[in-house]
Amino acid sequence: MAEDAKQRVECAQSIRDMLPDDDVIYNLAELFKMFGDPTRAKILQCLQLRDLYVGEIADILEMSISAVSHQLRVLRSAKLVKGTKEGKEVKYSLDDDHVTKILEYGLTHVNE
Amino acid sequence: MAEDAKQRVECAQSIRDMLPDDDVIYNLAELFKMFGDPTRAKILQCLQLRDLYVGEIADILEMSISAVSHQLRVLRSAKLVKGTKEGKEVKYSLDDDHVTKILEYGLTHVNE
DNA sequence: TGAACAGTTGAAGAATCGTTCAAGTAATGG
DNA sequence: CCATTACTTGAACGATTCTTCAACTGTTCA
Repeated sequence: MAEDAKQRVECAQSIRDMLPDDDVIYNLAELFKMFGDPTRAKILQCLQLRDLYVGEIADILEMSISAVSHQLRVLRSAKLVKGTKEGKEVKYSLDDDHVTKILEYGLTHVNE
Repeated sequence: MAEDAKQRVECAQSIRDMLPDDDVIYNLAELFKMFGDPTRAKILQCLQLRDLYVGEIADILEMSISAVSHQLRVLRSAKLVKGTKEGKEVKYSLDDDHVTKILEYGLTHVNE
């Protein structure tokens, strides 16, 4: 019946209105995507322990410097880490208070 | 010098030892990946408001039932939602207390 | 029984992702 | 200066992801 369809559409609309704006959800997804790759998750966990040079991170993760640098660029663009040039080395550090708490929360979940 | 290299390796090892096990990090990344797609993030937010049938979710998100069903399968396999058959419909609900809190935390971050 | 409805599933294609490799920049030290 | 070290960058690749489409399984009810 046409009435049913109309009501269904209205109901859907009212729930849609309660959701955050599309760009908020998009940003939210972008944020979580950063934690959604094992390499990036590891990099962030390393940086929780202490600030590190690119080469150090590569040593810890046993990955190429290039691969690490690419991921650091992604994390930088998400404003989760920042790099500071020190001579010919670049020291990376967390750029966001939330990182630790989000990771922590995820970890307690994973560990049941 | 060989000593330098040895010490660098040992230092990397000691930090690596402080990180969670690889499979924990892998699971952590898998969890965050679930929130890292806008469609899935929206589905989870809908289900925070109330339990919903597949068709209702499709109406709310203005997506095909098939696309929604595929994502529900992914969320189900991650144990974040569960589906209960009711006649010919299937009602989905959140299957995890952490979901709300993780999303909430991400949202407060995104909103500065 | 069989038509209509609700949802699942598999294959396919485009898009995105993560790593590697090779080439580049920038700072340091001989 | 030139070589070396530390890192960045761009192109290329294979792998994964998300949606669409078509075919399918159940369930209801006429």
